[in-house]
Amino acid sequence: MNLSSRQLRAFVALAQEKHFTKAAGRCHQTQPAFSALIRSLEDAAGVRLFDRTTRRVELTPEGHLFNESALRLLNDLEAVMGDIQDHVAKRKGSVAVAALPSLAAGWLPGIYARFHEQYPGVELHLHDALLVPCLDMVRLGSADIAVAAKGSDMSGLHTEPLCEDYFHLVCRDDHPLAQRDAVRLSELKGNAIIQLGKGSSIRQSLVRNAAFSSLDSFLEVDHLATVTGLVTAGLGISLLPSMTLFQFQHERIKVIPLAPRSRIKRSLYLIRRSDKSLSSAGRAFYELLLSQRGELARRNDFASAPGTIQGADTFPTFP
Amino acid sequence: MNLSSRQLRAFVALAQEKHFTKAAGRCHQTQPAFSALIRSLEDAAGVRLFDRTTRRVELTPEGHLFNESALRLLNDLEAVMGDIQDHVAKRKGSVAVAALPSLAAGWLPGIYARFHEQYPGVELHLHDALLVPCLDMVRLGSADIAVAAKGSDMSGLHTEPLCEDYFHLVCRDDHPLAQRDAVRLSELKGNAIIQLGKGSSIRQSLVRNAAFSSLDSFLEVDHLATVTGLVTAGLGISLLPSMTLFQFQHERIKVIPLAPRSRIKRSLYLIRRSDKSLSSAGRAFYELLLSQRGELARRNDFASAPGTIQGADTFPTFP
DNA sequence: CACACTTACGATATTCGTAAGGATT
DNA sequence: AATCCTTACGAATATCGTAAGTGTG
Repeated sequence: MNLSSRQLRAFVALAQEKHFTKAAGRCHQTQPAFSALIRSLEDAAGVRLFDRTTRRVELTPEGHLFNESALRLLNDLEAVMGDIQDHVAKRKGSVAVAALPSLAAGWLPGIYARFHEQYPGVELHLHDALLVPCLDMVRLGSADIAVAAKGSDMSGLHTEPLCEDYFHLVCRDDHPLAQRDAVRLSELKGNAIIQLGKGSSIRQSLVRNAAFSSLDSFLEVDHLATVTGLVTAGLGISLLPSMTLFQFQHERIKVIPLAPRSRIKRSLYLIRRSDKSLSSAGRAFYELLLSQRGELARRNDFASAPGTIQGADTFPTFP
Repeated sequence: MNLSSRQLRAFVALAQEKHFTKAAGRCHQTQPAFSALIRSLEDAAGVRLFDRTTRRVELTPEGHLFNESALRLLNDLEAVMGDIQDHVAKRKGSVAVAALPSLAAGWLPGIYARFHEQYPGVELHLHDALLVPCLDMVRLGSADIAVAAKGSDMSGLHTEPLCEDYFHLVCRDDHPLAQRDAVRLSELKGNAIIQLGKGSSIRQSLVRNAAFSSLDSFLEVDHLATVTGLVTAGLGISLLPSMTLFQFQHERIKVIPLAPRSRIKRSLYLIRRSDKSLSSAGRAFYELLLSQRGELARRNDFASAPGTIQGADTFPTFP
């Protein structure tokens, strides 16, 4: 047994209009086609639903019975379809992103603001987490997208290159190298290096670099804000990728790019599950992130020039 | 936008099986036809509802959303259709009959018992009322069928002859005519006639008869049971149609048919609204009543022979 | 290479709209 | 005579099943 929503709509129209020709018009059909539609519904039900006396159309007892439910069924159906369409049109939905702390604090808020402005109905979730938790969240489904580096195990995940994040020297203005335009890694020998914890993707990018491993590190902290404090206090220097530099806009702190030969970078990716497609809102967010790739590269260049570092405050903020 | 229940069923099947070929089999279709059905649903929704990776079928986020409602929608729809079919099959429903008091007490209970045995799910209502209220109830819709005589205004009502109800003399065993096989109306002259009230169809059938109007009536009562008492007390005689005679099975009361030349009858009809069709259960009841026409005629004959009057107790009674 | 979904395509069913028919007021 | 629903029928559309195509493990 089959039954179409058009039959339901035809029934409801006729039950209200009590007039085949008018109801047919409301359904954008000719009257005979409409008549056949009603008959097909009656055949499916196994009873006449309307008494037609050429001059008057009335519901039969079974028609009344059906009428009590038909409108509800139709509204239910249209509510469900409408809900889907709302999600497709991104008037509803939710996107959860897991991002490395540096990105969550620096770059993403602006993206969020832009996305929220365009799709105010979409709920947004932002989890800042270290690399491994980021990947785990995507794998478990508690995040749709991760913005992070690559981990050791990328199985089941789809990665798409986002940008390269170049490391810079961060030191106090009275440091011997503070006035340089660029420094080589070898020049840092003997300096106390302030490092991030082992879970950090920044730390992991650094240890993969042979030249760096020859340097001394004596301090290990968990958060970038702590690095700011330590450097300002003159306890040491640090090497940090450009995406973090917006946090170091302190008058006594200098940021100096590494010389081309000494360049260290970490590669950042958009990461999602390879076996699960994104929701409409998720896909939109993903593509918004991708569309920012070019701008991100420019942003990194600017970061190299002292005084023109762009931070979160250059983007509109959440209300 | 159109959407069929078959699409819903296909979706639900695929969401559960997660396998096109199996789900197609469950829907009694070939796999390509099933595939097209799913695609048509996705086109209607405007999104992919399933991720098909050749080796695994999974719901997309929008598919999950739809899945939460699809089963409910389908069950709702099938419940409504099932309800209709229950009514068509007379597993559910209700019939309200308005009948003259004599019929409501005498003949109908047996019909009700038979109907209830065959269709135990159908609710039955029986209103005993005088002629005019009977017709009014049908007109107003509070009764589906009336079993009654014709009233003065039959507009909007459809009538179908049911039976002729012949009048008999009812008197006490010591009445001069008590031992006769038949009596003529003229022989009743001078007797005190016990009458029913003006609203009664029995009274109305009598007053239309010229021969009767020449007789004296001095007592008017509302209920047949009262007539029994009055006749037994020797206060008078009465003329009553055969359908009422089951109430006069008293050892001192004699029932005597009128002679052919003096025959008075009232015609009884099945009455329903002419502009409104009956429900399935109502139609079944109506036809059960009609099918009893022949038996009713026989019943009237028996009633004429003293000692073989059939009353309600010859039919099965309600549990 | 075997399994599983998609595409291609001819055949069948449905549905549509126009035109004619029948019934009621 | 006018209105309104039904029937008739050829045309357009949709759906189906078979068979070939594609892609993945």
